[in-house]
Amino acid sequence: MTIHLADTGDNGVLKPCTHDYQVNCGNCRLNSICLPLALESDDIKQLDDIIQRSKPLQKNQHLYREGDDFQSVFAVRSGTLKAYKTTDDGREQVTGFYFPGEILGMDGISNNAHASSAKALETAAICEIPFSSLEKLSSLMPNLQRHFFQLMSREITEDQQLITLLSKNSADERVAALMLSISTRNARRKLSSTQFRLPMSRVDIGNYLGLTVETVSRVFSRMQKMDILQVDNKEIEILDLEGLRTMANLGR
Amino acid sequence: MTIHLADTGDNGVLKPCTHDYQVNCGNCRLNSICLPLALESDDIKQLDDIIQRSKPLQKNQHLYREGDDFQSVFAVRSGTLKAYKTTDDGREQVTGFYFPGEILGMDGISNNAHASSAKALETAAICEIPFSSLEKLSSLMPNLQRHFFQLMSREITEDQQLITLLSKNSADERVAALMLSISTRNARRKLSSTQFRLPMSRVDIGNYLGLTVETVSRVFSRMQKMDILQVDNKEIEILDLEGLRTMANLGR
DNA sequence: CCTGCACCTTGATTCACATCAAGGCTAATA
DNA sequence: TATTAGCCTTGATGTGAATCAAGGTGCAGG
Repeated sequence: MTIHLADTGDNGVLKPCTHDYQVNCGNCRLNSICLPLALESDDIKQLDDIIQRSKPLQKNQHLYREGDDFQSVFAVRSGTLKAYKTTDDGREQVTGFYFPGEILGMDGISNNAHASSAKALETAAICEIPFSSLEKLSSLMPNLQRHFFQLMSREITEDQQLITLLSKNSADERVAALMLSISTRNARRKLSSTQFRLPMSRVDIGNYLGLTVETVSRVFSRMQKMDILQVDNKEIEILDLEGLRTMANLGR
Repeated sequence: MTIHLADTGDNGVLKPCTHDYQVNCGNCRLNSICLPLALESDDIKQLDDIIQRSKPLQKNQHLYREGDDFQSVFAVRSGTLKAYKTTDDGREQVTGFYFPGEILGMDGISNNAHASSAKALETAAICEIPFSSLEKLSSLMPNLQRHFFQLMSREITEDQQLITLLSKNSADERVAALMLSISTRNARRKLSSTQFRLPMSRVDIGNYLGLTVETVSRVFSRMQKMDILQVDNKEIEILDLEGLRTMANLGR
């Protein structure tokens, strides 16, 4: 069996790899929250056949870049990625963080080119789903079509949440809302909802929330002082979930 | 032939109407930019069969409200709508304006409930597209499936544009960007790209761009003084398109 | 025609966050 | 162990837009 060398360059190309890491959708522990959700096991097999798995992405490697030809959407199997756009004056707008079980790349469908870049915040394993195959399969499997429509719709509603957050909420509220979001997504994956390590830097958080690093840092300090959060660099412990919710001021 | 009375209440329900206003997708002048785009005339007929047209919406009437059961997506045939969410503390976040030929309601797919409300900014004619029929048709017509995926993807990229705008751009840049967006969308519909009447109030513009009314008003005054725009209440004339682009500072 | 109300404009003041500046911590590398 | 670079924190100052306040304009209804 041929073992390919790791993809050392950062050219956004995932080399196919004969070594399959013993993973398939049927046995993946994320299948209940990922694309296979709502599929029968026969259908999962078919989906599995079109999915390509490859060498893990190393920290800071790109999965794709803004403007790249759109061929596939991607599911995160492990690790975390950030999606971002670069403004013409060189600044960066982070549009999302993607945790295991989440799908990214759907913004490339409309123009057959990726509308944003995606890079790994830590070593990450990725499932690549060629879009043309997914389209064909969706025509045959109403549940899959439905689920993919729902995934795209979810991306829309999440973006709208972020729009509201950026437009209406204070720095405190924004950071609190992000912490709650990460907490909830951890719970979905059966991880602790109160203790976790942030995979992203303060700069990334700021770029996502429309704040400067300094402001993000000050908010964390404030939350620490109020005994809402225990912050040790990237290690976060939520001490007062109710207080955090109040601070986020999002209702719900 | 039965003529139904106008829907006087504002309960978000469109009453079907036997009077069909002589419109179908085949003869609609928007069909090249709307959902039928990329369909053969046979296929357009089938699409047309599932589309329901009804009494026009009057100004301020709702097409749907946040939390309503999701049944359909909607195409605007004439008039303008705004989509918005109400935050728990009662403020309003406008998430989009929809002009003729544009599709709205797709944010309701993910949860089978509308994630935002939509109301008419002026009298508006609407085509209702029941989603379950659209799903079935999409399975049969790959072009339609593809096009609908693209529409949803476009919604995502547009939301991401707005996110970037809110997070990185000044009040001047935001207002300039909106004027350019309206100008471009007018051009798509073969209307003047330099002279138009804004269908939305200053308050709506502010709620969309994350600014207060006062700030929006001041920006318009400033643009007028700089001879970039001629502003007479809601009547806008773009005097210096290049200047407006520079002010928007979006590259492209 | 006048009245009232919704919408828009302009000015004065305030404030939340950006910017500028400096120093500390951590981890990789010599 | 010392050195450096990246990341984070904290403080002092500045500023763009929010807020507060007042008045103007245009249209709908009596």
